Amino acid sequence: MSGLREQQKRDRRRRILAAAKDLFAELGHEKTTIEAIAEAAGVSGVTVHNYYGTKSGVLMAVVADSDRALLDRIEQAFTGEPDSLVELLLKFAAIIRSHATTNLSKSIWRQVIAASISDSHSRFGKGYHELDHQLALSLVREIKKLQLAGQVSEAVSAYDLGKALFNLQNTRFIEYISADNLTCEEIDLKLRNDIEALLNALVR
Amino acid sequence: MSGLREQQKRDRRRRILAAAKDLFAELGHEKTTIEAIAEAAGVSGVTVHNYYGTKSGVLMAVVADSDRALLDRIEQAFTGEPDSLVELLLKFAAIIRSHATTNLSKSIWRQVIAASISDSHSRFGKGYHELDHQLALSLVREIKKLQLAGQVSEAVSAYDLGKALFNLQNTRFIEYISADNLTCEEIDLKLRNDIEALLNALVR
DNA sequence: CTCAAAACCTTAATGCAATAAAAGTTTTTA
DNA sequence: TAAAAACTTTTATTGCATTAAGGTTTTGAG
Repeated sequence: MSGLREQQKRDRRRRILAAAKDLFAELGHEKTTIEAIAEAAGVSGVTVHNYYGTKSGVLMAVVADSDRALLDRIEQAFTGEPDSLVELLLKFAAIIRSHATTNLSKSIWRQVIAASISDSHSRFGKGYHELDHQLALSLVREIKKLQLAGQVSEAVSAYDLGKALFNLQNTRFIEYISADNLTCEEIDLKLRNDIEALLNALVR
Repeated sequence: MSGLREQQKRDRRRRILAAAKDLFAELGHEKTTIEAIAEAAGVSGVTVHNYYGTKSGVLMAVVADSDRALLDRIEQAFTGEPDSLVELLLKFAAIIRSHATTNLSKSIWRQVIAASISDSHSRFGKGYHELDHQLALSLVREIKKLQLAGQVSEAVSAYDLGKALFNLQNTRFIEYISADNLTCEEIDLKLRNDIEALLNALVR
C-alpha cells in the first residue's frame, strides 16, 4: 500500500538525475541551472533542492549513480592473474580515469571533488566517500592475491597498503582533472614514480 | 612618482585581508558576506570582487598570507639532526596541522581545499598549489639529508619520494579537516600505517 | 466508501554572490 | 594646469540557496 508515493518519488529522482546528467554534459556545471534541471525533469526547482540540497548535491548523486557501474568494471578487470604491485595500481588508475572521463569532463570533475570535500558531511558527500572506500577495498582484495602469490610481503597489512596506494592514485587523479592539458601518460609516469620511490626507499 | 596609487592598492588589499581573516574566524565562511568584508575594510563590495574574484578567492588569499609564515616555521623545525623517514613525515604533518588549525577552523579549511580544486586555474588557486609545492620541496631537502645519513636508499629520487610522501600527508590532512571529530592522534596513526605499509611492501 | 490527516510538492519571497555598465574621483603626466 | 589614465563606486541584473505559506495527493481509520 505504501508503494505509490514511494514509486513517484523514485520516478522523480530518476528523472531529475537523467535530466541533470544530460544538462551537465551539455552545458557544464556553471551554466546549468537548477531550474533548468527541474523543468527538464518536470518538477519544481524547490523539489530538486529538497531532494539533493544543492546543485553540487545533484552532481554528486549523478556521479554516485555512474560509479556503481565502475565498481563492477573494476571487479571484472581483476578476475585474472595478478600483476606486479606497480602494474596493478597503474591498471587500476587507468580504469578509473577512463571511466571518469568518458562520463564527465574534467571541469565537472573538479566540481565533484570540490563538493565532496566542502560538503563532506552532507548525505551525498558521505555517499561519495563511501564509494571511494569501496574502490579502495577492491584494491585491497587484489593485494591479498599478490601476497598469496609471494609478490608482496605477508608482514604488511593489505588493508593499510591498499588504502595508501588508493590515496596516492586519488591524489594523482585529482591532479589529472585539475589541469586541462595533462595527459594520461604524464600522470601514469608520476604515479609510477610515486610508487617506486616509496617501495624502494629503504636501504636493503 | 608611481607610488601613491600602488601604495593605496596595497593598503586596500591589506585592509581587506585583515578584515576577511577576522570575519571568517568569527562567523565562518558561509555567514560572512563580501559586503561585510568590504565595509570593515572601508571599500565597496565590487572592489573586493575586483581584487579577489570570488569569496573563495579572498579566503585563499588569506591562507596564502599565513602560509608564508608556515614555510619559515618548517625550515626552522628541520635545522637539527635528521630523524628516520617515518618520524620525519609525522613531524612534518604535525607542524602543518598545528599551523592550519591555529589559524582557521576545520570547516573553513574544507572551503579552502575545495576552492583550490574547483578554481585550480584561477590566480589564487595557482598560488595555493605553488605553496603546496614549496612545502613538498622542503620535505625533499630533508630526504636528501637522510640519504646522506644512509637512512634512505641513494637509488631513489629524493624529489619523487618527497612528492609522494607529501601527497600521502596531504590526503590525510584533508581527511583530518573533513571530519570534525577526528583527532591528530588518529590521523597520525593512519599516516604511519600508510608509510610503513608502503616502505615494507616488497619481500626482501 | 469516505473523510480527515499526513506527506509532499509548488508558489512566492528574500538574501547574497557574481558580473556588467555607467558614472564619478583621484592620481599621472604632458 | 588641464587632459588623460587608472581606479573605485554606484547601479542594475541574474542565478542559486533557503524559508514560509499554500495547495494537492496518498494514506489509513472509521
